[in-house]
Amino acid sequence: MLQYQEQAGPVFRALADDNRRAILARLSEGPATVSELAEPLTISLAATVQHVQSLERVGLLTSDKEGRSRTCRLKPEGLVPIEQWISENKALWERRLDRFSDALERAAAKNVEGDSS
Amino acid sequence: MLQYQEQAGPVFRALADDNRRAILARLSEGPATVSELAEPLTISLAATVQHVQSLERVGLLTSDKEGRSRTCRLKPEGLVPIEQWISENKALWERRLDRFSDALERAAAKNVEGDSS
DNA sequence: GTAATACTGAACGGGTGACTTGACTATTGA
DNA sequence: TCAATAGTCAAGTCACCCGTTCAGTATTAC
Repeated sequence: MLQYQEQAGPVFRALADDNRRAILARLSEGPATVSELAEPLTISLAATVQHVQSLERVGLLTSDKEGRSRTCRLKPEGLVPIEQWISENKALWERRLDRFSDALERAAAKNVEGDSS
Repeated sequence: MLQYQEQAGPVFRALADDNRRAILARLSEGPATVSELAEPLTISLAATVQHVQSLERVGLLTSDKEGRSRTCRLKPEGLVPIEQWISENKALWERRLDRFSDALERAAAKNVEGDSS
């Protein structure tokens, strides 16, 4: 149930690129062909194909050829690895902050060997 | 409220690296010095410093010098940009899937302009 | 003071990722 | 059939990222 997290790295990397996030944003309005995805971007069609392929590799979209064009669709499950990573970590991080600021906590640890003020 | 999303790219990029995620994981157990962060990693101390700096640039941790060592702490707010991006997109993506499969939807769109075969 | 520790900065090298161009295939429309 | 469309593949370029080493600074220990 947690092992999806192992794939978080590649998904984070895929989402780090502006054009790829733009492609996903466009697809959130509905399926689109590669040409339609490329149209608003400032890059070539070939470059767009490469982005589509990399998004497909990490599971963020699927595509299939219909005639001479390829239709792409979002794959929401692709977000699972990073959702898990975030929820897992956020919980841990905030638990730490809840029992006082880390700064105080650390200072306290130092003063243990000393004594109280 | 949503403008944090503009910083999602750099945060995604920061989280794409294994060593940087390892550093954050270590920090989720409590503050640590740069040396302590470097210890379990297979890279040099200098490389670790660079990772710490890049994590600090995107707001995922803070650090301050105490004597000759630098203590690092998590900064949970750093996750906000990508949390927003994810929640925003996940909602859109699934809304699409809810009202029928995208494939059917697309087929329907085609038949509107064309008419029946 | 001297030496060890803990970083910091700069310079450099290898590898990868993003993009281009150009040649090619498959499909579709006239 | 011919031409345009839509995508794919293969190089190749360029920049950036990750890591290194080495020299330098500041702090701490002896």
